[in-house]
Amino acid sequence: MQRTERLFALAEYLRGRRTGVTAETLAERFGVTVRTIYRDLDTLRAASMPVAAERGRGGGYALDRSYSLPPVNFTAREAALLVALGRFAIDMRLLPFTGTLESALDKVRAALSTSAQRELLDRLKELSFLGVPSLPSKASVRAAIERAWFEQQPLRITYVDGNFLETTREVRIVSVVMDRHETRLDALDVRSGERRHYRVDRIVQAEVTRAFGT
Amino acid sequence: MQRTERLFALAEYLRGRRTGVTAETLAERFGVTVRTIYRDLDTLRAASMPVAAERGRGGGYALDRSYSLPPVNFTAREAALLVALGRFAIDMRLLPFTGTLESALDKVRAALSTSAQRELLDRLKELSFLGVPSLPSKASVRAAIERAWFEQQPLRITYVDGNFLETTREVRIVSVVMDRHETRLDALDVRSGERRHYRVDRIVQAEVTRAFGT
DNA sequence: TCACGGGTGTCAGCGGTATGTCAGTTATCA
DNA sequence: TGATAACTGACATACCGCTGACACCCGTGA
Repeated sequence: MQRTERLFALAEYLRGRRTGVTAETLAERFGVTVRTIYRDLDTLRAASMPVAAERGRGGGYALDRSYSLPPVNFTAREAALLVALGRFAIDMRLLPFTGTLESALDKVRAALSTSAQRELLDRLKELSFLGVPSLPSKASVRAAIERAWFEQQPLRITYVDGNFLETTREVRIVSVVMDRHETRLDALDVRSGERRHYRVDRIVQAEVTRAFGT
Repeated sequence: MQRTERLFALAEYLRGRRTGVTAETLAERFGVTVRTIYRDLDTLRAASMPVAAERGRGGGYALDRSYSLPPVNFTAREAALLVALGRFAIDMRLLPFTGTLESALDKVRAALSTSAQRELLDRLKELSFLGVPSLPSKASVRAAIERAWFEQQPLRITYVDGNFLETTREVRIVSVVMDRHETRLDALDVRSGERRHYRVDRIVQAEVTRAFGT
């Protein structure tokens, strides 16, 4: 497909540049009109590619440097399989990090948009996963854990133990353990140094301390 | 016969190409009109050959396997999560389609490893999944199932039932059911029309019949 | 000889996708 | 303020898969 090729080349081209490029330049470079370039850039943005635009004199397009993973191009099957697996993981609460996973799946799904591939997404419904879902936990708690884990920041949690005693403590996550029925934090208590497991479903509140990046 | 000869040549031609071909091009290539090409492609599809079509400008025909999508641009976190999830699915034998999944993960991992956030790959080891793996099955069987499922082709399986009786039959896969400990094929026996489940770990041999696509 | 059916060509039309054209609007900077 | 450049919407056009209808050719068998 001619267009897909150009999209990929466009992504590569933007990625390889440090300075901004005008749509005019891109149009000449790829042999299409400016309007098409705008549409292409819209498509890339729809696929969550971080293209930034500067208006006015000296402006142009550039990729946001902080998200500089090279683009991945899947085959339709690979993409479809990832969507199926991800959906399963979310349904079964396999991963506590549903937010990030969901956004990743959205991107993959967006790439699978043309007519021939919609049928493939339908066929995925024939892939059934069975199994016992893990215990539910609060979305806000999961989001905080996700951030703390990725950014390696301490976390303040309010925890209810087996005797229904509610305590608040600050911990550092050592690892996240996903078992069949529950997800646990293997964590170090900042104050006492004690290391133990905390069941995520028993954490009633969590917030990242030292909130740097929003 | 002239027609069947062309049919096989057509299949061969499509297989050898990576980019799409328009019916117009195929018509010139084989010295027939476009209408005949459409009829031929219908015939190939009826024989379960995975020919995919893209409409509109820049469209054309291609085989399913060589289908490429618009680029997907993950953040490092998303990529890391997908890799972790995929590795888990493979380890736990969650999906029988390890071939396709593995190649998808390779692409994600490759994108991640060229980025500044490569260390995320190491940190993934702190994400532990626990659980009882499902019963093992032969890689060759899984590969055949994967192909049969994606291409919707019949499958000839040699199956060992609960009484250690070995039978060979041809089935059409209706759906694939992934349960906790086992993966089953929900399939229709081509000859008898009987519908039942087959445990993948009990299939000792499997091959795709009507092998157009290899 | 004639009827029949499979394979093919011709044509018209439908629907979907990508691109171009054009006329604007908005934001930024010298 | 004027130049620059990102954006938007509307419309036209070319491209392309897909379907149905009909006519034609040709081999086969009654």
